[in-house]
Amino acid sequence: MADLLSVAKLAGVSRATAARAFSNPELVRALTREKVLKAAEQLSFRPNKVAQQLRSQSTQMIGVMVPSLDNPVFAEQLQAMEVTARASGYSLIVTTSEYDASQESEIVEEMLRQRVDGLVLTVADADNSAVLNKLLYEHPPCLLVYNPPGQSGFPSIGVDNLAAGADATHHLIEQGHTRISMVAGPLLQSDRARQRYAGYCQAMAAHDLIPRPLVEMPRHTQANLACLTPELEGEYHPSAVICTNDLLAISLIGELQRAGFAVPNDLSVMGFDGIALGRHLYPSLCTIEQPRAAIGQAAIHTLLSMINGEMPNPAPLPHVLRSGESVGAPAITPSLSITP
Amino acid sequence: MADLLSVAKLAGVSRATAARAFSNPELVRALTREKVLKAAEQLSFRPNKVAQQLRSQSTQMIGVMVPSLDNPVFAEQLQAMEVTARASGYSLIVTTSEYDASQESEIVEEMLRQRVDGLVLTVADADNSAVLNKLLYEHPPCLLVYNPPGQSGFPSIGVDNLAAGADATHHLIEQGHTRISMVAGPLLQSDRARQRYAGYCQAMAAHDLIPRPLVEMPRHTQANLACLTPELEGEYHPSAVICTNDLLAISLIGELQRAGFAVPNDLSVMGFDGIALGRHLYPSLCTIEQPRAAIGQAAIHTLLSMINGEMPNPAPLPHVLRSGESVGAPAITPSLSITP
DNA sequence: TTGTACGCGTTATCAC
DNA sequence: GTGATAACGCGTACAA
Repeated sequence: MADLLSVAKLAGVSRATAARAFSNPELVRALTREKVLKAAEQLSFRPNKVAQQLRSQSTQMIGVMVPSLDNPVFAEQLQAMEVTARASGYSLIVTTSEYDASQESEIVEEMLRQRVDGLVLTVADADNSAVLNKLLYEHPPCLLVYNPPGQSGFPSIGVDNLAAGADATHHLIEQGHTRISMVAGPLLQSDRARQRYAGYCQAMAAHDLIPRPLVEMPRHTQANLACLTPELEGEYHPSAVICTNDLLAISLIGELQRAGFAVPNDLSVMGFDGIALGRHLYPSLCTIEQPRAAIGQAAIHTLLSMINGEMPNPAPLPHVLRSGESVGAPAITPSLSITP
Repeated sequence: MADLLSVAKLAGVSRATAARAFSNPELVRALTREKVLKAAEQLSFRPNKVAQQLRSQSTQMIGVMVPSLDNPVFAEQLQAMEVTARASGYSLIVTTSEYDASQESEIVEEMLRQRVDGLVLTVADADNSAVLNKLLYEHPPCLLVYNPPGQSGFPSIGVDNLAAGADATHHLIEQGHTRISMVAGPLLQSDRARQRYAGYCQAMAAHDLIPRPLVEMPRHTQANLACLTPELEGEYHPSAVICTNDLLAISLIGELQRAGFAVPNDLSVMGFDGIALGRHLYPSLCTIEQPRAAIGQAAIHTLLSMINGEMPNPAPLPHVLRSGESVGAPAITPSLSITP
């Protein structure tokens, strides 16, 4: 591929002049500039970013690591980040960690070797993360997304998961539910799920209701009805459940319906995240909507400010309760009908 | 960040020796190597990929462009590509085009400036694409995904959309359907949808059934029932519809149910793509499953072979019909009940 | 086995 | 306005 020197030769100028014709066009005489540009065109010259990066010590690249792209939450957030970053002249190197700590480390190491200008990470557990501990010793601009801003020492973009979990619970209580359970994927892997559960417990307690132990599913994004059956058929038999993410909720609704349960009549189901699809299902999914596009945008803007040497302390972004047909009033039970 | 020279100084060797300790460890005496590695450790030296790239004229980076990450099809494929690429030592620069031709051009240009070793693209319309035409004049390794291998001049990874469209139609015909319509997003934007429609037409004709004009929805991934109502209430009133992608099908099912239609009793609905979620809905989605993971893997492997100078001509990957509860036998109509 | 020296393509600092 | 030249960090042919 043609380089600047060949362009300069063809244009009959020095390499410095050719370079200036691109980077500081006003410093070069119009006629000369024309010659250079024409020569570049003829040779189909394309500036070499790698050389620019080496020279300028800045890659204009951002390293992104998400747990998985199979979950629309991350995919939709990534979409927003990509658009925002490109609008600011940055490119994204994208990786997936599968919530695996050793992969997290390798990925970040590789990105640092690539000399990304900054990192946007979603780690499994921010308060207990080998990668983050390592990163604390270096000082690359680094930002967390979705991970609650705990002791990690890094700024974080996302909603207030505790408040959101509480809001979801309040919503169900307002609808008249008193027996509410919570369903999650493999617990230990996600700090968000823990916070949402804490919010649930808090809201239950605030209404003098006793929170139930978390019901854990073996997979993050696929419900297993058998895990919930003991709870449903037990003495507690909840009238509503909250899932820690939408995919879990949607697949749970499917499993319930297939097993002959009516949603929401037999059981109300809430999701969490607010993926786009939820609106279009029947019943539509009642959920806590995270502003994914705003999160993606804020992540890039915040990171860019960090790259510029600032030390932002971003506030949590507002979540919104999206009502939906998957939640209704609880069926009248004998005990309730006795006490009007 | 420490560079090789400072490592070499600390180790008391020349820069060349330090470099060799990393790139060709066997060329350096064990003791010397130890010294270098220890010095590198002390200085927390991290090899500079940018310099390596400039020097080696190879970035080990692949440029990926997909229309959107809001559609799980692309997100799930990207997930597979990322894992496969990283396993081969490659990184992914990921971009989204929104099916916008001018963005497609800018994105590819930027990636070429970045000197990616190859490109994996999914364009709006491969047979009529400004980007692809431009790329024909250059010779970067470039591979299409999902786009049918037409006159574009580039190898393509994906299923045989025509055969798949026909298979979907056959499946419905086997179930006893004779009045089948097809629903798509904005037609002109997607060459895949056109091929699938062609397959539908072919299969209909093969059974002496008259194909219907395509029903177009205003959005790719969100059904608008109003667009289908004329068809449903018209003289043809299909007993089954095929959607050109799963999100369209899923949201259509939701809209139908909300409007009081039973699926599949009043109308059978087939999807296309086979996103993971479809299995877990109720009714589960009957669909043509594209092997997304295999497509992602094959894309990377094929591109790497192209980077190595080969000129592969990848065969279409096999699609699979995934049966599901969203398709059933057609309701008995008067005309049918008369002719046993 | 190790050191010297050059080049990858660019930008920036000097002179002219 | 323009041209020569030195970095940026690394790999490697060649010499020692």
